[in-house]
Order: sequence, then C-alpha cells, then structure tokens
Amino acid sequence: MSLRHAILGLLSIQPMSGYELKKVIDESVGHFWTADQSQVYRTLSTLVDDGLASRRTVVQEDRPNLHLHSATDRGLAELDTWLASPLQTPPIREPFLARLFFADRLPADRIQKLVDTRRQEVAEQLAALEAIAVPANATEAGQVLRSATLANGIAHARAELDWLASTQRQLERITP
Amino acid sequence: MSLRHAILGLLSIQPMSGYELKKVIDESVGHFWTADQSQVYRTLSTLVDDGLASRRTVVQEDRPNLHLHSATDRGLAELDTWLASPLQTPPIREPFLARLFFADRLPADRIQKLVDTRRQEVAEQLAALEAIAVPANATEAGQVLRSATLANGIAHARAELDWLASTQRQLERITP
DNA sequence: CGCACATATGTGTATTGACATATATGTGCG
DNA sequence: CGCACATATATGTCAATACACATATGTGCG
Repeated sequence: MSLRHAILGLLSIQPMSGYELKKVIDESVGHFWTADQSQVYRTLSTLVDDGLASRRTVVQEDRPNLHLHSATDRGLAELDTWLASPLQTPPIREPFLARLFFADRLPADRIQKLVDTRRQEVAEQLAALEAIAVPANATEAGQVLRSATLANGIAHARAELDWLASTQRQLERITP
Repeated sequence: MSLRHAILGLLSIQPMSGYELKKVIDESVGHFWTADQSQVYRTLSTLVDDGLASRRTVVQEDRPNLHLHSATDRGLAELDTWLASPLQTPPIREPFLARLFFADRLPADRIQKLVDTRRQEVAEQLAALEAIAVPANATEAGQVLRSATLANGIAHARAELDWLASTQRQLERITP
C-alpha cells in the first residue's frame, strides 16, 4: 500500500481534508497516481489510528464540517523512511498490449481500428498533460521534481504515439 | 479481471497446463503482463467452471500428471468479444514518480542517487528486451503484432532513459 | 418546484491479487 | 546422504482496491 505514503506526502506539504485530498490527487498527481475516494478516507483513518496523521474538526456553518488532517512527526519520519527504502516495482499490466498481442484473431481493418482508437486516446492524454502549465526555469528542487513528473508523462505519451505510428505502418505493409 | 482473457488468448494459440502457462506468461508476455502462479491455477479453474476452457488429464509416469487446458468454442467467442470491447484504462500507479514528487525532502545527493538507481534499472530492463530476438521482416499479422508489443516496451524504456538524463541535468543545474 | 451539482464524510462488500504453504516425485550435484 | 531444483497442482488467507451506496446541506438553473 503506497497510497499511505502518497497521502502522507501530500499532507506534509499542506494539511488537508479527505475531500480536498481526493481533488488534489486527481488534479496534481493524477498523471502518475490515482485513488478511489472511499480508499482515501479509509487510508486517512488508518493513518490517524497509527499516529502518522492527526485529525482536527473544522466546524463550518453552511457546509458539512471538515476533518483537517496533518502529518505528525512520526508521519514525516515514516515518509522519509519510505523515500529512502528500495523501490518495489509494481506488476506490469498493459491491457492494450495484451489485446494487441492476440488481435490477429480479428480482421485486418479491425486491428487498424484498435490501433487508431488508441492513438486518439493517447493524443488526448498528451494534450491534457501539455495544457498543464509548468514554471519555465525552476530553481527550487521541489519545482524541478514536480515538473519532471509531468515531463515523464509527456515523454511516454509521445513515445507511445511514435510507436503507434510505426506499428500502423507495419500493419499497412502486410495488408496493402 | 483481464487475466481471464490473457489466459484464454494463450490457450487459443495452444493447449497448455497451468505450469506451462505460468512459464509462457513470464517469458513471452512478461513485458506487458504478469501473473501469480496461484492466480493462474485459480483462473483456469473458473474458466473450466464457466465452460470457456476444457480440462484433460494427461497421465505421466515420471512426473505429476498434467492438466492440459484448451479453449472451448465458447471460450474463443468470449475472447473475440473481449477483443472487440472498449478498452478500460487501468489505474495509473507509478511508484517511482510518486517518490520523485516528494523527494525534495531528501538532500540533493540522495535525490541524484534515486534517479541514478532508476537509470540503472531501466537500462537493465532495456537490455533484457533488446536481447529477445524478433523476426526482421514479419509477413504474418501475428508476428507483426507480437514484435510490436516488444517494440513498445523498448520504446518506453528508451523514452524513460532520455527523460532520466534530462531530469538529472536539471537537478545538476540547480545544485552546482 | 424539482434536479443536478458541489461540498463533505463515510460504510458495505465482492473481487483481485500477493504471498505463503502443502504435496508428490525425479534428477543432478557435492 | 542431503540438498537444491525442476516438474506439477492446489489451498489458505490477508491486504488493497473498485464500485455502489448512504447521509446531509447549500446553490444555481430551467
């Protein structure tokens, strides 16, 4: 469970409610990490139970009360331990490649369509990533790192598009 | 659960035992799909229960008996349905990027080390992928598709290496 | 007025999967 | 002789997650 650490990391930057966390995850780290809303709340609870985060209720009058969460000292220590620990590579699962691998069961035009649909999807993803503004000449480590994670997504999207184009050409070559 | 379909796909090419399937998954589709051994056996059982695969026991004298599995007609139909169904994009989870995002908590040399360790790992992965031989001028759709999935892994590994180099340069720029 | 949507927090539950473990036998190595 | 390793199948179990659902209130729109 690395969602624990992702949340701990976000809380180390700024105290947040579960609701806000979910939004931040979707918006600012969404290109490399996703989380279910219910999981965010449950993880926050275990974090508080384990003493890695603290919870403070903020009374609001015109909307439901907030549970504002902060990383505790132990939480920050745990975060640093995680940052220094060896990286466990996650299981690779690429549904599109899995499909493409068996796609010769389909007629040629259907294979082409598979590839083309994928091309459109990746093109949209790329456009979405490129639309996110990044500071041009970052001087702080945090800025550099955060724009680098974004650049990673862009680099892979472009690589995927190039590969798709090349695959498409190869497919056209065998079915003239 | 797409392991069902991955297994169904492999069985459509050739009847196999669970043991053999696990090996084939590790070796031939390992660069885009991984599976736990216990999960392979359990999935085979549900596949048989659902009538999508059939099981035949092959008695062997000097080793444990084989359970040879084949895709049934219904299994092949299910496979084709899956191939034609809209692709559900899996949740994105990139532990390395998650770490890098919060790595400004670490001293500069530790960040560099993080990036460098990653560079070595990806370089090894790339070498492993490049070592797999592929037919140069594929004429069959199946060959083209299968070498394309391999090419995909290579393309992404190279993109990752380029990005890592660029990130490293940026980090050096801010900590002279 | 009803409806959707944003704010905000949670529970219930089934599936998936990772990891450990059990069982049985043959081969090769030191 | 013991040990590791390959062949081969399978269960037990816990954690992580996805998806659905429940609850409560204010705002804006047609």
